[in-house]
Amino acid sequence: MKVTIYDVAREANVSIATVSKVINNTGRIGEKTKRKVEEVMKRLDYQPNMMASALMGKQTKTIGLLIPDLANPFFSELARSIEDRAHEFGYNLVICSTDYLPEKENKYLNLLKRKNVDGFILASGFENLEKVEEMVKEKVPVAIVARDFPMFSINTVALDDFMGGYLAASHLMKLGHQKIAVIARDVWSNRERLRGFKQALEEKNIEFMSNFEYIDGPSHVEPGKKMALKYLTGDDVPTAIFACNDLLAIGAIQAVKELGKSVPNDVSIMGFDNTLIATIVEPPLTTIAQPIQNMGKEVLDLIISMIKGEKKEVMRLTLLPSLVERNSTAPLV
Amino acid sequence: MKVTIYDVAREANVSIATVSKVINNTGRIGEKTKRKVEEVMKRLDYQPNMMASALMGKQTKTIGLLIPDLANPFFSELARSIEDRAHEFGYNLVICSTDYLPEKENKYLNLLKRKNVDGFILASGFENLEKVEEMVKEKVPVAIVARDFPMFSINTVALDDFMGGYLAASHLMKLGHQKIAVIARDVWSNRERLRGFKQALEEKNIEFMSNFEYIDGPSHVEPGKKMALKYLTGDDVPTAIFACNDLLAIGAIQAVKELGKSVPNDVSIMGFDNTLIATIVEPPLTTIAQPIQNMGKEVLDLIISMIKGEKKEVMRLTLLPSLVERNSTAPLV
DNA sequence: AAAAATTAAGTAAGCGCTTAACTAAATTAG
DNA sequence: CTAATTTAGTTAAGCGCTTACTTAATTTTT
Repeated sequence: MKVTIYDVAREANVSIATVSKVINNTGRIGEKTKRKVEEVMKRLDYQPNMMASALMGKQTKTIGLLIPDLANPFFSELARSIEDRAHEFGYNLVICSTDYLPEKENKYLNLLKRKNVDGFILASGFENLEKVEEMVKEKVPVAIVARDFPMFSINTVALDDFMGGYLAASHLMKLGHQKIAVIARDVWSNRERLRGFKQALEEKNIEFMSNFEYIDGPSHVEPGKKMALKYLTGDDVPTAIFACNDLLAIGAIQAVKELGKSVPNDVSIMGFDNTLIATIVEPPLTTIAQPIQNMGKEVLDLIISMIKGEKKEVMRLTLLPSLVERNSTAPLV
Repeated sequence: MKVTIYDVAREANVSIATVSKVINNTGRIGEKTKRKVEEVMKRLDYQPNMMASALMGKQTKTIGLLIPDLANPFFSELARSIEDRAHEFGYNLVICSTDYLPEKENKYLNLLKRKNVDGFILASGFENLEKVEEMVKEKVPVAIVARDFPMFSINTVALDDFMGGYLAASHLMKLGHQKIAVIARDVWSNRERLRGFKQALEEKNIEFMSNFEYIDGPSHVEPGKKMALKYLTGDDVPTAIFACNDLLAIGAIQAVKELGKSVPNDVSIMGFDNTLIATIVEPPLTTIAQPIQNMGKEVLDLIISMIKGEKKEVMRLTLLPSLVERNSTAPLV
């Protein structure tokens, strides 16, 4: 049978109020009764029901995490780092994969609100901000990670995606490449990376390839391969490809190989994220690294301080990407 | 402000009982009032508080999922497949990484019980079954996935790990290998795979390498590499290595490369799981595939039927692994 | 047309907890 | 030694819901 606060109170010959006080360490209780109650709690293996205390306005110690896809290594690594930090604070994560679908985003947001999660960490697309804005207005703790909403005042731990794209282009140009194709999905982060990429090109007066188009479908290996194949068999063949995430880059590598060419000798390939798979693929992928661990930690700390009501002013923490050179890029011969 | 059932009731000129009835579609309500209430709920954007109804014995529509490590591709892919199926039933997942640590396992179990999750899916080690047995006794819905407890009557969706190991050994032996090292971690699934592996060897009268030892630390690339290095530089050098998961296998591949040798020409490598990374590594990894999607779906369906109280008898569903031949294995020359 | 049966809605208790307000006992002050 | 203060613990209301029970209104039966 489930043991409640009443059972403990009866067994310890005190009122439930007293028990509640020793649980929460609030109010005044004598040393003796406190010890007595604690003994009984231990003996009965009493576990306070968090639903009940949540109903009374206490926290649920649960945070909702919305990401595009848990099976994507970047997001599973990010989720893990958030989880680890959350665990230190006694928090659990409800993780929801949205596939960048607005319906799923809103559905999950509603569902988690009903479940009284203490706060939300959003790493999904949210092209439609309506619901999120509303939540912010309602003072629901919401933090954004790995995404950025300029012009929207909301606590954010972002990556400088623009700089990431800029870095990628710069590296490739330094190697002598002039015809660089980009593989990207039409989501915020990728658009920013593309923007940074173009900026770098422009500064060197290099033309951006005119046959660019966004992939449709998920940022996975297959779509990356398909798009790379398209570029490589088109009439304006690139000498390098910048893919906006590692998965896409790996697809591109596969495409090059399938055409009987070599990476990086015939085509240089760059990725983005620096997930585990970047180190595994052959050749090891030159990529733009995101400080995943740090992002996870920072955003969790941020949401916790919001939940505690400490954080008054809104802040945007922008972390910087860095170039990780491996063997998938080489000077243009 | 938060809108409650009272607000709806007032606005619709009915009692909260009536509102509750239309929410849950229980009891008798006239068409007209029903429509009226629904209109008001929509208008006020009323979201029933699940804490409150959970307190009254209703479900929380939340399932606890305990896995060793969310950053491990096998488990993140499994988690995603469970999540997808859960979503169809309106359920959310609280995902906890245990790192195979009994303290974490028990801590999470307790925490999630306090949060009134409707059921548990366990994919962690649980070498210490005490807590789990207790929960089963208390009729808490618990299902096991990707793990097996023979001699323990509990609903399970398992993989035939023994067969997996057997398959791996058989394949390698068919290629002519006789000296096959095994890289494994001292956890249930790996022990079973090892057992199956040895069984296959025995049937062909081939001796198991005497210098075997379990890795310590996580089943990750580095430990795999380290152990492979140890085997390959020892005095009884294997011609093939069977690693009990893809990550370890990739470490082994890196070790071989580091020694200036070639996979599969000098050393054949096999993995286990058939995660995304098996397709990405060079050479593509011959591995034993787990039907991840299917496992996820099946275990979710299982726990749902337990939650609904439909499932009376305990069942163990054992899914079968299969060999996926790629290029990391070759005949012994 | 009155009694019986059916339908529609309301009343109120209670889920397990927190907390403000209160009482009683113990301590200190004057 | 009484009054003021502090300390320890209790009472009871209420968080937002569900549900068994009840009442009132309507329909059906004879």
